[in-house]
Amino acid sequence: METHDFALLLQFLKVLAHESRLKLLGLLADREYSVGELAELLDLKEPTVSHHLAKLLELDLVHMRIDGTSHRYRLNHDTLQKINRELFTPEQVASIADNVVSDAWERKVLTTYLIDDQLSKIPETHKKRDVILAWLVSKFEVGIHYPEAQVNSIIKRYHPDTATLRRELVGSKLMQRENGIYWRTPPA
Amino acid sequence: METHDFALLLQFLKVLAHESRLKLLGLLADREYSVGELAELLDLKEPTVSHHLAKLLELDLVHMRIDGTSHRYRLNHDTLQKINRELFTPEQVASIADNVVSDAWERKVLTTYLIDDQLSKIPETHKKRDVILAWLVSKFEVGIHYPEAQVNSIIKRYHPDTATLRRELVGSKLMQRENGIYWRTPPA
DNA sequence: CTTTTAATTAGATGTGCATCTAATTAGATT
DNA sequence: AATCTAATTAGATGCACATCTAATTAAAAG
Repeated sequence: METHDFALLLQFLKVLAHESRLKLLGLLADREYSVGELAELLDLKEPTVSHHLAKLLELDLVHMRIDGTSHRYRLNHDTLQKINRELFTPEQVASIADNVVSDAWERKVLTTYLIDDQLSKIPETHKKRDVILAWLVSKFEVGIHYPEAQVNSIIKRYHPDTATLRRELVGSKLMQRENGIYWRTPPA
Repeated sequence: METHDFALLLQFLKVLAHESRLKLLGLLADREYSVGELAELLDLKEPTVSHHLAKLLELDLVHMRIDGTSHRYRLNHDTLQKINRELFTPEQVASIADNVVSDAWERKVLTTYLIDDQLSKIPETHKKRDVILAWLVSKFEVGIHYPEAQVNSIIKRYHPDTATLRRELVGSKLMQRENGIYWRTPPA
């Protein structure tokens, strides 16, 4: 698990913060079980257990092995140990705060410069301009090729200076251009 | 946090497995905040933040200090550290499995001896009998005083041998008796 | 190749809980 | 006392998701 990855941390917590899944974790820590055996032990139907196991599998918390018509699951101890080591370390916790504060700051920039979904003025500072550009690029779809005229027309909905904003979108690498055709850089 | 306390572990996970509360935790780790400040940073209304803070407070994850009309919250680092140390230790995880397995065993005993909500026969072994008695005592309310005749009449709904079962309920300390009046021992 | 066993996927249902607005409490200020 | 500020509590709404039944897939065994 990466530090600074709030979403992943949250996903781990959500997956584990459930009675049935926590019980599954406990059982599978000890030994291998089939879906049917687990359903029996947890007093649940097989589809329900399958559903939970899929979530655990997604995070690599368990491992599955096919044996005939039976699927046998066991805990991935390494992953659990890793979580346990990296969960709620001071760095993790501090990085959460950083994210929240910077999100709030970006929100404030947006409400300052956007009046009624109109860009009132292009910010001077690089940092604020980046926030506005990130907002602007969201008006374009990923995977679509836009001719320059259409780029201008979309930008014009929000601000008259299409030339500057179009150039900035490319300069900030949020969009790319080739032969007068523009497309959005896919988000990492 | 006690080992073997599945419910408490689950409660911690549930409280932390939520975007807003995890963000609160991150912020409060750094310094003190008022409810209004937090609402601003999280882009939530104050009642919502209050609601989340109450849950964190309940688990002693945060501390609150009144300052005029303002309530100032901060993280309780000790509690978080304790969680981090005790969460998902091999012992914790193993104890979950034990609980699940013994729950399943008790369920099996119940379905074996109960046919159509009728006790088919009183188990011989102590362990099984305890399971049945725990089930039977649940037919009585905590805090109510039952005369012997009523105890018998309730037991008779499930099995004819009221004398034995009534004696066993008292012997197992699940119920208490004084002057021919019976009452249920409150659950720990 | 048909049937049986075991699991997963699809789709429907219901419940828990996050969030909001409105009303209330409590302390501070005039 | 009356007003103002900050927070909590009450009550309503809506969404996320756990669970179920039914249908489907896949492998094993007859």
